[in-house]
Amino acid sequence: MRKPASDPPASRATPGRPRSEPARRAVLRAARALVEKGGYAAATIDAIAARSGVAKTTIYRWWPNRPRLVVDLLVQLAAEAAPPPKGRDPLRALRTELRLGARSADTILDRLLTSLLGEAQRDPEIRTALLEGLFYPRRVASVRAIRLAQESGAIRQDVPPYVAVDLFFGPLFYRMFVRHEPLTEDFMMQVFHHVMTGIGAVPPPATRRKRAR
Amino acid sequence: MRKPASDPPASRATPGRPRSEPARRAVLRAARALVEKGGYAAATIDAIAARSGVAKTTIYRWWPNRPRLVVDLLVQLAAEAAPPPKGRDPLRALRTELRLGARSADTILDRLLTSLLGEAQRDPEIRTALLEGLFYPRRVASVRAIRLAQESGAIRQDVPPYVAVDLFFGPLFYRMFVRHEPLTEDFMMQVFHHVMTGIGAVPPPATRRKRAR
DNA sequence: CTTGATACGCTACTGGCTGTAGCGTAATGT
DNA sequence: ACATTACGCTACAGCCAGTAGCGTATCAAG
Repeated sequence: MRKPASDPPASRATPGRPRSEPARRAVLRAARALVEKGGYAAATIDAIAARSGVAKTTIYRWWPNRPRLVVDLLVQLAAEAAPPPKGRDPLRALRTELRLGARSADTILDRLLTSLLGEAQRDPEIRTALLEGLFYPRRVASVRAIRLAQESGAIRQDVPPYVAVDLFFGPLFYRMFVRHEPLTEDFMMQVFHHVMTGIGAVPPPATRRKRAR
Repeated sequence: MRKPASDPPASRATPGRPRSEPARRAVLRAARALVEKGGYAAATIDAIAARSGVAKTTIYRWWPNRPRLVVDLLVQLAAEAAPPPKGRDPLRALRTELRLGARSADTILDRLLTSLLGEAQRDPEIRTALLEGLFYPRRVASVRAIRLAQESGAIRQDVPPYVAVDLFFGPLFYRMFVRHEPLTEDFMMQVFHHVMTGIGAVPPPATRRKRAR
């Protein structure tokens, strides 16, 4: 284990045979295909090795264990499914992120995430990998959006940004993990509306939103 | 497998040796001790058998597989840690349930729940067992509380009760599962407050009827 | 072009776990 | 006594994670 698998063209002063970046990519590609078919349980190291043509031992040279590999895969999938929203309007960015989150419900993505959260109970390193690779970056962006909205007066100043973020995203992840009710875009729009009523600027005199049902 | 392990004093017209209820309890007791020490991963069937003195084969006569056993344990633990709140004031009941939820953060309880949600991705029966044994009953109670609050005018009528429940509990479970930020009672009280502002009766300064108390 | 260092692929293996088979024994009703 | 079912025990098959050991490949430096 040299680096946690992140920089393709980097260190050059290393002696010996260089590491095969194609092999690493082949592994992730194989893992992805397996996960799409049979979920986390199907992405066995043996199966990945067989499908990718990369030897098991080589896989373990890149990742310390199976869950860590899948975390990398998940981060990659998440970046594709819901890239960090752009735009100058922070509330609009939040809304679209919530919408995209709902759209990835019932996907390999949320199944995988839930499986990995389970693994994280066993191995703290999995948890920190998930937090640092997935949750923290997005939360930082969301907090920034909240702060902007507070400066513009759209959200009240007395709400801690991190609390606000959890108000928005809590219902999303709750339904994503437990799947007790369908996680639809419509639901997330209702959440957005009610949370905004709760923490938004003082009175809500017909906020140009159609009624929630 | 006769019954899913639920009714101690029932069927009497069964021939043959009766099932040993003490054995079943010993299994759950041993599983509990193991889980408290090493989490879900430590509650191996072999370990449970060794500790309880009950044979593996007997354990599998009571439960179809390991996760199902642990679900039963979890339901039992949850009933102890956070019994269904009593009281005539529905909002107060909701508040205390949120508070109790926060109190069981960083416990075997939430660790176990998260692990089982992970297993549920692999086996749909685990998921339904969790939903029916844990989530649905509590959600039904919460929805009833919401409805009462709506009838008394404390919560607006146009908010679907199931959405309201997820607004309250989403942030709780989000922090419980992901553990990205500490899940404190203070946090949950903030959540309660802001959600109530969002879906509660129109604020006092507004024109709506405001009854004297 | 040799040497040292490292990555890769292969085979084989250990260790742990789930869940089951087969058998003898215990407890109940008829 | 007899049928019926549960229990405990031992053993086992099957699956999987992760590792060891070895030969081969690929780089930099001398």
